[in-house]
Amino acid sequence: MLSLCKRRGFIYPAYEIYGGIAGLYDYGPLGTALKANIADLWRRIYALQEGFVEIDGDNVGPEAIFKASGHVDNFADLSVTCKQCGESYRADHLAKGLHPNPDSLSIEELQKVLRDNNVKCPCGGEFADVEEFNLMFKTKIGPGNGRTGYLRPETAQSIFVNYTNLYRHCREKLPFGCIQVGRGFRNEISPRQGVIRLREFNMMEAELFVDPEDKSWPRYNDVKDKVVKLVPNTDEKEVEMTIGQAVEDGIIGNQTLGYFIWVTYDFLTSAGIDPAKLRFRQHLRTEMAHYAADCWDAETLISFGWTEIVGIADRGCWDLSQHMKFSKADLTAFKRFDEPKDVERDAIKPKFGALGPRFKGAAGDIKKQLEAMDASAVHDDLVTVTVDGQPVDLDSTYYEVVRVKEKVNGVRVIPHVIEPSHGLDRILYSCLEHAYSEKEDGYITLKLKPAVAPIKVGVFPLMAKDGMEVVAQALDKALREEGVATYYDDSGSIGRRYARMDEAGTPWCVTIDYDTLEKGDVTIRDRDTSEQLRMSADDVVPWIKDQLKRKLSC
RNA sequence: GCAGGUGUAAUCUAGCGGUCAGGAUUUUAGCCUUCCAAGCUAAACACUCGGGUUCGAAUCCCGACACCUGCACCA
Repeated sequence: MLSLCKRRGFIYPAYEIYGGIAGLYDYGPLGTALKANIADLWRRIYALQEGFVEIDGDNVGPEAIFKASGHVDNFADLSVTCKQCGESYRADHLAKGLHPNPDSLSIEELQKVLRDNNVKCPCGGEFADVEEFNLMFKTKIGPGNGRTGYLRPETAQSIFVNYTNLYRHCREKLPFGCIQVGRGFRNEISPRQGVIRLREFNMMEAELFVDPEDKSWPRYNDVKDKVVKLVPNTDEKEVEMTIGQAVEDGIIGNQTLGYFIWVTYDFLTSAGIDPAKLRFRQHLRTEMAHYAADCWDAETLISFGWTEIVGIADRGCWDLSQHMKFSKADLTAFKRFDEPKDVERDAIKPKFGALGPRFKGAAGDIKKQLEAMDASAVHDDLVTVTVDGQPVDLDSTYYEVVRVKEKVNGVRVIPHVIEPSHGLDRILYSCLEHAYSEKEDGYITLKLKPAVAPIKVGVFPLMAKDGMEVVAQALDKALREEGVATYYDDSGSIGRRYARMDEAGTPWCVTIDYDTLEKGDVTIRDRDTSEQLRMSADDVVPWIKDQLKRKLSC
């Protein structure tokens, strides 16, 4: 498989002439086209069918956003490995009790603490040196001691930090969605398995911002009878059931998750993933990220076993809350009531006659604080406000409780995020494996779906003489003018040319023969059946275009 | 990162201390050829890298890098 990838120009190991680097691969000419076609198919579904907007964020970002997202802390552990049994331990955990505050120590200090106390592995073996396991690539932004920056480990954060802009762009209504195709970077400790675990990888992520109290989805009814293979975390057994049934039984958390499980199924199978080798596995409670309410992975069966290629997570309000906390920006949505409500409440009204003389300039701020409260904040006649960072208790000389009638038009909520996140490299590789077909005599055909195939049509004159090559070149040009990727070939025997196109995954080959010169018709050969269709040369362009058309499923 | 294995052209491989590193596939040019890797003629392309041992290293030794298999790691 990997030899075909290299031979035919799908995937090359990166920097090969310098010895190569593990976890980095380059896409060759066909691989690049295949990747672009898969991404394009994905956009057709998410942008055209679902109507989501798309952005393109930066790869490098300041430390603050990865502090907020949790990646700085979760991705950077100091650890040691036992030389004897190979077990790894968090170095700061081993230093507990030997130092008052082990997680504040640098690598060298921690090393010294462990050495001085002769800390050994439970198996009795010696530990190797303390190492930093930081899965993010660190860099400096700007010259000199510029700000610390990181290459993003996932693309999602670019969408979250743009939430306010996107919320306005999408006319301040929930639900809305934003997609992004881009790169993520993780300095994996030991990448293996070819393009399955990469240090630099391509992701296609969608972030859907939904009402926390209403996770229904407008077109849910269109998909609720669709059947998918699920592996729920309750008994970890494969079951086939409809989306509707799974949502009703509470196996899938909500309608939106269910809807996008189907959208994912539809996308993956359209891209060429074999439905028989595709399932959706629910994360175990222990496996789930701390913020996730529910999470389903699309897994395909490839030579490395069942492999996660898409994760569909209900991330709750975690991301936006974190960024609100760290950035102080307001990342909420305004939920307008159908009818404005008249609400009566006991409000706290400041008495400026007393506040002003005592607090001077701070009185304005206190007013704001008091207005944000209501009578329930009063305990024993006292209400607590913050002045210059210090809590101050105010008695009723400074305020009065009054009954007010207010018209409330809605409430502000932090939207919940549902995230279908796709590993583009893994999807591409799965498509290649599922398309790969080898006959007993070693004849290889890549049965890529026409939609994603790098080359759509091979154009051949039966022989490069008697004017056949002229007609073929004209047809080739006509196809390219319509945006169809072609490959013109007049070398060697016709069989060799077919074989070449079969290995490249080209779905159709058009051949110009002597009959074409007389009657104007050509043959179109189908890659998978090698059957030939005869049609007028003029019909080729519309026929191919019709074959490539994709209907929206919802 | 640890342990073991492997590294010869674009691909698959022969050679395992001693002529110019051999073959097959592929690719290119030409001839031939009326639809599925046909044939003929020519050509292009390799010992992963760096040290060492030796009169002489693709071959033996050491190190680096990459790949494979386990272990560990994998928001």
